Amino acid sequence: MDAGSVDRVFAALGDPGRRELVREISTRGSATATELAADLPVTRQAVAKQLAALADAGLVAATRQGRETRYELTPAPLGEAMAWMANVGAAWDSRLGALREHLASGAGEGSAPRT
Amino acid sequence: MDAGSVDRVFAALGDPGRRELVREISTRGSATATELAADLPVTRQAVAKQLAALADAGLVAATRQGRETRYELTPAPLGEAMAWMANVGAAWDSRLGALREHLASGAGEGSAPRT
DNA sequence: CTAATGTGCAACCCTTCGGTTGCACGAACT
DNA sequence: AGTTCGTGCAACCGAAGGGTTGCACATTAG
Repeated sequence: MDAGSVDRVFAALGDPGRRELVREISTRGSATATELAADLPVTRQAVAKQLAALADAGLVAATRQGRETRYELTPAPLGEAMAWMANVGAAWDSRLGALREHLASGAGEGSAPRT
Repeated sequence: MDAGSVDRVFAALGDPGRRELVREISTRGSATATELAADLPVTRQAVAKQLAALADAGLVAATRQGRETRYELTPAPLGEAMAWMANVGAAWDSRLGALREHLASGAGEGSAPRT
């Protein structure tokens, strides 16, 4: 429910590359920086940086297993971002308003709308 | 839903200033660049630029009335962005999965005209 | 017509940020 | 032990982008 959190989520998702990473991790279940970089036209360090940004936004969680660190998705902050959008759009679109209700009833996580 | 559209929406919402503008327009109903700039520590031209970015993302619509141009919210693209997030989160959170269903059943396309 | 208000456009700084290279450290495998 | 694989960190570079100033164009009031 903290505004800064929503802020970081949107900032993180604002970059197409990071959204691509989120998407990829979503389909793989989990992945390491080198794994992800293998299928991308960028360096491992670049991916690592983006993963750090995503982790800072709370969208992914890093877990060190032996000599590799696996990243998994932690989609809870997405709920907050969705709540923000639903809240803003509620005044204009009644269907989004209904969605906001849906989120408020526990879908998002610590779903307290408003920014 | 077109991927490029979602791209622009996230990019537009990625900036805190633009999100602030969206929020302000949401509460006011409609506003002009000078009106918005009056309550912000930035120039009118800066606001106008951000509004142009938001308009490009399809989040606001400009309407010239006499010598002033009023901006209103067109929250339709928000639905697409939410659908993207729900899609990604579906694999990890069944509740977000249910939300995805909800969006698929028609909440995504808005009543807003689009340019 | 003249003045004032509201915009739009263009050029220009300066910070931010994504990406790179290079190197050092920890962990597994032989 | 030594080697190899996977990370992390720091410095650097170039493009992108938000903000500014300045000016020209439209529209309304006197």
